[in-house]
Amino acid sequence: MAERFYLTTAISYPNGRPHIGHAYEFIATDALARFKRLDGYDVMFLTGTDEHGIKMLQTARAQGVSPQDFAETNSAEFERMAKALGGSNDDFIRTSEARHHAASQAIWTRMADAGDIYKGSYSGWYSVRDEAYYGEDEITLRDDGKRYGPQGTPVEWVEEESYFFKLSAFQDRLLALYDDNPAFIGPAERRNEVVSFVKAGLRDLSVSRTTFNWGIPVPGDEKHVMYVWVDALTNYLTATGFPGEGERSAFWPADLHVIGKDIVRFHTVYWPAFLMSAGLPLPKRVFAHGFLFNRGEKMSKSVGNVIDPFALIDVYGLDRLRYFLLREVPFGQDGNYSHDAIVNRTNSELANDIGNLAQRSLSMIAKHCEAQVPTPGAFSAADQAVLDEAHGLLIKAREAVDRQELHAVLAGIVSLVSATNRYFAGEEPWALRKSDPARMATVLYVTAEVVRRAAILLQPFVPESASKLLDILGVADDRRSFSELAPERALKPGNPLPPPQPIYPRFADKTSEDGAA
RNA sequence: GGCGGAGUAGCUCAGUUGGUUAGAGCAGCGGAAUCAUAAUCCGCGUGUCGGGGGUUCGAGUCCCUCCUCCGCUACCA
Repeated sequence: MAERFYLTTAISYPNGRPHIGHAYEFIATDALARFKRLDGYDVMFLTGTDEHGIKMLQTARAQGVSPQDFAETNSAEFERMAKALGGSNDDFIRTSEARHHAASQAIWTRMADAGDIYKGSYSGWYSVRDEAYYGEDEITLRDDGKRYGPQGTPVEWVEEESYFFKLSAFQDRLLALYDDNPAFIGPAERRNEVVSFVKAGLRDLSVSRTTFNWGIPVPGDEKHVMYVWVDALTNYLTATGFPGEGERSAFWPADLHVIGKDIVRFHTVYWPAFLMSAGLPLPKRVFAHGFLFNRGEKMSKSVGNVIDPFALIDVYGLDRLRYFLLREVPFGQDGNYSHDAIVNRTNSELANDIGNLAQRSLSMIAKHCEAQVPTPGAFSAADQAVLDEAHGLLIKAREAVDRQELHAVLAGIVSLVSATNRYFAGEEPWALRKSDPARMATVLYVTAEVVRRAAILLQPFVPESASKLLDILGVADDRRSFSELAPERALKPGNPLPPPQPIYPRFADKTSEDGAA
């Protein structure tokens, strides 16, 4: 029975349209999920939307619709984005769903039964926009007679009864967790920040509100709704069927939560504390990615805003976009994107390196080897070297994926393809065609076999085009998992091959010739 | 303010425990080749390795100091 692997994105707050940040996190997590599936794991990949809270309520009101309808409409956009991005998620959770209410109330009850929730009161200057309370000294009174918080957002005096979670009681257990499980937080820089935050001491956490009702009622005290993090974080549990027992129960604890670096604290401090209190197993790892910045360059002539993920797919195509995001930015660090960077990266590596290597070898095979996989002779040292490099890639890729270093996997593939282009040019099969046809067949065989292995490894990142690449290599649908990377599963001489066709065309930039203002 | 990280070729970055003429990719220049998607291959860098000081036979790599940038966090008026 296959080992299980459960991974999640953070759930998105749908009070606006999805943007490139949402797309980035989703694409990366999707690539990880696909990699694990191809590597033989029984994978569950979850994404969704976090629909409660006062901001949703206020935005809905401003638009004159009910929060339910507003959430429905906007969540649908996120789900549409997931599909447009080629998402392989096994579920799409919405926190307004009944199953999630049940799960949230169940974990709340467990935390309350454990004695970690108590009633108190909360008062102070509250900024709706920041979703935060500020101290008296952080507030400034401006000429307009209104008070503003340190972020320059308006604040109002709020005083309410609230339930608190005894976060302060978990300091030692959390520090022990980080200590015993160095891989719990990645990348390492984030881990250090969390540890120093927890070491500085923890305050109890306000976990309910009475000032609005767009949320999940607190069990036994329904004038309260759960506030933000108990509700939001619990989604990961909900999707496994919690609190019931079902087919998916065994997926908990999650193997990996992929999140943005802005919500590290909630996932690595609050969340494990909640779970400890509720007596539930903890996720294995939380990985925080960085942010993407637009260098302010014009993305296209029609400008519009190509930062809309749907528009980016329109302009560049899905796989080009996926490839760029996963290859250009070391996952975990901040990065930049621009039209030039996307075109440059994908033309250079997808079109010139990978696409062209496939085309130059397969078109020779089509013309000179009767459109079937050529029969190789004994391998020379040069043949063996590229084959070995291809073979060694899977192990390196696995190690990189376990650290979420997706860019490193792609760098390895590109490096292999580069070496193979050098090999191809050095062997000169076009010259061998007359001088030594048998040797030509060997060189073409080796090259096609390297392309096959590269294509199999490319699948998680560029699923659609990698699949086409495997099509023109005559690789059957059921021969595309990572177990097929073993040397004994190599291309079979004599196998018929379809006519080759370019898989990765260069991106033709129309911007300049249109000469827009 | 405290803690942490970073400042290396035009751009993005690698540089193990200090040791031969500091590297890669991209961009640029020159050449070869012509199987291929004007793609490929080969060659080409006098870079104050942020500034200054120090340790050492020898420092991008260690110590001190200063400057700049970033992250986390605290606080002040």
